[in-house]
Amino acid sequence: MAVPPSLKGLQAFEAAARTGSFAAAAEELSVSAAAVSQLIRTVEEQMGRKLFHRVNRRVVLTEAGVEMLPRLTMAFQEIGSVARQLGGDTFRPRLVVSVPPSMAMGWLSQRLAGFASSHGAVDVSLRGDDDPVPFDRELIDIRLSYGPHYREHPTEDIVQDAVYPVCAPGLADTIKPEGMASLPLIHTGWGPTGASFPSWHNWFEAAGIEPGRAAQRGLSANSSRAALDLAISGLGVALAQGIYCAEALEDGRLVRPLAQALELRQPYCLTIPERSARRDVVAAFRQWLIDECRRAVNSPALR
Amino acid sequence: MAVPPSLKGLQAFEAAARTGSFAAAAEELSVSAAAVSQLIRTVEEQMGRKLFHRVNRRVVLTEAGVEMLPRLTMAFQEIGSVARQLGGDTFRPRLVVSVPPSMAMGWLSQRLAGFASSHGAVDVSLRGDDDPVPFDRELIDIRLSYGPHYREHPTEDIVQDAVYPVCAPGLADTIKPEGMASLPLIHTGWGPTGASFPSWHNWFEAAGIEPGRAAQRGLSANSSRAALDLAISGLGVALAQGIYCAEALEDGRLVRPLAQALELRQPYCLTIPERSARRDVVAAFRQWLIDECRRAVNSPALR
DNA sequence: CGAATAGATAAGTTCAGCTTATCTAGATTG
DNA sequence: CAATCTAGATAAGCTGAACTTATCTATTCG
Repeated sequence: MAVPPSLKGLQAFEAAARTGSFAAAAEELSVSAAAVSQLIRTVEEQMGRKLFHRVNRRVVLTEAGVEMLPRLTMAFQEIGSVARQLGGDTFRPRLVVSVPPSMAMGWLSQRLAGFASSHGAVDVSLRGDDDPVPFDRELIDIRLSYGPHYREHPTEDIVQDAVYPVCAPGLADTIKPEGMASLPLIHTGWGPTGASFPSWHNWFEAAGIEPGRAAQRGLSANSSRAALDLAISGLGVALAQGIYCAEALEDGRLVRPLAQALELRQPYCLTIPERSARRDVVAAFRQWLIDECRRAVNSPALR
Repeated sequence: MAVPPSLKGLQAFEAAARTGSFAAAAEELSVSAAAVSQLIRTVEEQMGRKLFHRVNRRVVLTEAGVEMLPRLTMAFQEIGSVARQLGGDTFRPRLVVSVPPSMAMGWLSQRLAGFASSHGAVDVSLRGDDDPVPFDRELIDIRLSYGPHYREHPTEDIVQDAVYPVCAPGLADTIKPEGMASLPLIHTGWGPTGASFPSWHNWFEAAGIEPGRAAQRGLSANSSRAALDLAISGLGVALAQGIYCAEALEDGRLVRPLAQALELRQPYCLTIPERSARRDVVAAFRQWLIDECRRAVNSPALR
């Protein structure tokens, strides 16, 4: 590339390639067809490479052209979207929040209304993702995960949680400490990330109870959230993270039949890439999220 | 936005915001500082919104400015990357291939050399992702998954696979059909997607054998790949997909102690978004991948 | 307190990008 | 099959967005 191509030239190429016609591109860009033709010719000269085959009165993308089209389309769409947001008379900041799927489903989505009402005028996009999330390819502003991944971005420990046996109040009456073995246990199949989350087996070990066959038997759920729902429905005893079950314990939908808890091996961590760190919305959300997490984990119901 | 902002103006803003100084941006864009100052002023007028606070002889981003910066940086980086690729004297197409993690680790990465050598000059980026992959946010050219997700993109069934009990040759000698219950089974914990993959329990059912407690016991692995490695090491009998174990069966590292197979409920599927479909590299890779998959699944060793 | 620096502004220049007009050649149609 | 239409290429010239230089201001810094 002797000289970098002009942005307008690339834009004209993108429009022409996408619509399949110089005339349509000219219409879209509000210029004459001749202008599009010249811009594209100039880009081709600058790049030293044809982007269209001129076949009679049609144009067909060359291989190089067809390769570049999707990437340019995405880039110009993004720029257009930025311009539209910036030009709107009411400017709403956007915030992309990524959390583990089980947290996106229940816990956080319920609380999000609270943030929205106290910090109005923010478009929050909540994503449930497993680690690792692609900070380099996507503009994620803030990521909550279990354990510190992402050494390359500023990461802070938020709070240390534990898991607690929980069940519906009705079921609790029938339990004696030694009687665990006779109760239906709810097993949680943690996602790919959660290899180090404790299982019932670990809990029995910590409690000093011989699990026998009980630690194997029972229902199982493929997410923390689903396990909690099963427990609330009275189908068994789940081993739930404090952050998830605190609310249900407070309002009595769940009780703790046994006091023995088991610390998680890792704290919850918050990662904010440098590029997002100085945004006001991000700072506000960070503080709000930390407070919410600590409040839930330090709930009196978990003491 | 009375009038859409000029691309050059946005580019000047991006450079100035990123570098933190108009002078540095001017340097980067090879223009005078005055030019940058004017371009940015024009954008601000067009948008009806300040992007920088002018504080003495410094500039500081406004909230609107800081919000927009990362998105513009990404977009212009992408455009720059396209221009560089286009301007290089040797043009190498790029291909982004997404497959389930277990396939990215072993099976496909081994074979990829074969594609590279027969279709030279292609930059293949191989990603291991769980479904769903974000076609709308990232430029994925081709996705191989188990079962049809992605109704919104053209998807084709490739081949119907099955799972087979496999183990190391040495271990096989000790097995009798009824003796399964006495052998160490290797359980595979499929990822979040794989809820419908068959388990040993399903296999026993299909084989008409009473599993007893055997279907519960044994080692477990959290990916097909890991389970296969355990089986090759002689640590037990794994239930492996044909596509993964065909090669090891052919060269004798594994054997099938029992003939009973179990069809998967879904075929492997290939999804190619419309934007990528007409690219030559994508078409070539599609055909190659289909052939490789069918060849593996229809291996004589699996009959 | 100079000297240096970063940005704003004014005035003038230039060339990228635009228009209009004309040309070509396949497609369409009566 | 000629007449017409359409999509793009090209030429010539115009215009204004983008640029430069020069000057001004305010601040920082040695």
